[in-house]
Amino acid sequence: MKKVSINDIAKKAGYSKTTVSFAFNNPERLPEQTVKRILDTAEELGYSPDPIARSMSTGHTGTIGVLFPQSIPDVIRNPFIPEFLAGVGEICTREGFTLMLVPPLKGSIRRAIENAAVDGFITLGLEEYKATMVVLRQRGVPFITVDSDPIEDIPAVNIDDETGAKEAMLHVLEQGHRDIRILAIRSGREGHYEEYHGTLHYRMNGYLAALSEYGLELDRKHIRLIEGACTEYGGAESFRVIWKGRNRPTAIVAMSDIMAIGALNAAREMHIADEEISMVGFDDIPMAASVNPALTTVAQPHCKKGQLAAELLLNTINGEVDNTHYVLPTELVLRNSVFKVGE
Amino acid sequence: MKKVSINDIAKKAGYSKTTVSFAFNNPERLPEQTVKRILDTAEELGYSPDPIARSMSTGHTGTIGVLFPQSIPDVIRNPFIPEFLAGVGEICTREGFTLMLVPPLKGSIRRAIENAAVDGFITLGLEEYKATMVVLRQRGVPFITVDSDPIEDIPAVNIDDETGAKEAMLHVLEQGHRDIRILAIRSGREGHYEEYHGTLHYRMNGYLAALSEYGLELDRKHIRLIEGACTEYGGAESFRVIWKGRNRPTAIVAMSDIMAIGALNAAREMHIADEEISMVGFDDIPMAASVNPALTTVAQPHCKKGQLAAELLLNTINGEVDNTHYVLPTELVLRNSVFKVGE
DNA sequence: TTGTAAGCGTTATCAA
DNA sequence: TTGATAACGCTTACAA
Repeated sequence: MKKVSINDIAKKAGYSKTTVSFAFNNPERLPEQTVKRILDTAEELGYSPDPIARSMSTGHTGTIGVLFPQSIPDVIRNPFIPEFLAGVGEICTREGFTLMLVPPLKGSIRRAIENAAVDGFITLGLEEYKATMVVLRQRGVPFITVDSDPIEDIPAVNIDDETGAKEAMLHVLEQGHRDIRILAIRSGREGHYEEYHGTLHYRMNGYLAALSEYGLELDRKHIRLIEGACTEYGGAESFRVIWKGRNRPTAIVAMSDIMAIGALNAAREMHIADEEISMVGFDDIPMAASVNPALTTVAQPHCKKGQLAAELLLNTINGEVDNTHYVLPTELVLRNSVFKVGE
Repeated sequence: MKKVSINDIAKKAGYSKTTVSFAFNNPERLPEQTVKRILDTAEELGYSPDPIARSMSTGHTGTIGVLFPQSIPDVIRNPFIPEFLAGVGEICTREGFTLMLVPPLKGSIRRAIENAAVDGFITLGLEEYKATMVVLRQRGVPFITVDSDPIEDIPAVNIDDETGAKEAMLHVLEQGHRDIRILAIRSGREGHYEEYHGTLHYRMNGYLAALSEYGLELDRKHIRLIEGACTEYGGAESFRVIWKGRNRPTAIVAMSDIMAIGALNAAREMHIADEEISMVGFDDIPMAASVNPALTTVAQPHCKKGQLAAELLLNTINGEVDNTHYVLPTELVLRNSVFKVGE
């Protein structure tokens, strides 16, 4: 059974394509009679308009794309991504847009961008961002960036990673800790933090700023940096490495909750008492509140970030020009995973 | 700056549209010279092919849609949805498809279906499924159902809700509990469980089957049904209602982990000792393992469900005909939230 | 009130 | 090796 098109209806109902199109899109300018007859035959023939043809004609799709830096499974398993997407989705739903998840296509982010039939993109924590920007510009649809180094003439949404990180570290220092490990998200830089980009860069800066207020710095002995995969397993593994080394720390400051929780689990498995190792995370994922001890961490407004990103993009799509770079605040959430030294 | 099209390139490079198209899609059948010249001018002009026009011509989009029963925020905040989408996304990534999230458009699921430029749909836990099926059929693209009452000639993926629920209830009964509340997901049926559909229906059946093995049934006194919203808050609220009633139960069997956790939190707030109220959930969301006491629950293979769904849909899109109704197994996961009566 | 026809940017068929 | 041209299904000036 071939697809029935607007032509078939026109023929069967005895009108032209134009009239049929009107019956669907501007019924008010047609006599009721006509509309009814057309809608009836459409119903009868089982007609469903073709969204692609419509887009072809109107020049827009009613869809926005979220550009993922990695495969969908890798990204969506980050516990804060759903909350971010909820924010984006809220605005989309409100404005009648649908959402497309756009991971690299056969390994190529360029191909992904070129293939996605969307009215605009939200990019999420891009890595190879310079090359990607070129492709995006070329693609010719509006886009905005989230969680990457902002670009002059492109709207951007970021959080105040630096302040958040600084507060986290300060809190640990205030509790008297002086043997500290910074648990960083593995980058391509293998610990060369001077070369960190975007989020990693800002968080690292925050940690260092706090240390410096106490006259401290990375010293390969008491204060050290260690990188791990941004997963529960990565956190656990890193913890084992840390604990095996000489000069055990009394506190760990992690760049992500999921790593912090992994580390804490590893510690529990090794029968290390809660008080022996203080921990502070980053992100405030839902699980952070429910683990035991509940994780002290830096909260960021994931949902609001998504909302703002979507609103900015839709505005841009609607032709408004506002290249503001927004920076949303973070907040230190005190729970039970940081202990005073010597208690 | 107007969008540059294949025509502009053809003109500038001194070839026809056809040749330009070949240079991109079948470069091997053109002399290197030609290809290079065309690709160069394309680069120079900043050309990016239009995916919509391509779809218009080829008749496919390289995108599949996941049809959500409610708004994106409502659905994606269910902690097992990301895992399901990860499964779907894995197959999509592997096969070079992208994923579109399709919530009701301005409240209308019909509009959503008609507007989505996709090659096929995965429907997720549909409610108004009969009406929706009509629209989907009319839309003319393949689709498969997940978590709804399966339809004869449509591929379907479900889990063995009934067995899972039965095992959950049996476990509670084995531990000696005889005062039990079934915490159900709020339906439109207001407790008339005979009218439950799909997932609710099967889970309820499982619970009742287990009870019946012990010669028990809903009796408005010792064994009762209560409905609540499928959220943490809904679980907490329901618990308060339960606890206020006469004949407090010793165990609660919940249709969802998130409700179970909400209930447990409420209990803790009311200073009720862990042993006073046993709890078993359903779904095995990530949080279930990390709450305290860790939640005994029924695990289902969310990720595999997504994979299977995506594979089935892609097969169908590729013209294979296989209307199998798959039923994936569930598994009772024993943790620490169920206590023996009298201990 | 309704119809004609152009146009959207590709791909694909067929011919040169 | 390349080029005309039709086709995809719809929207929208413009015309009648």
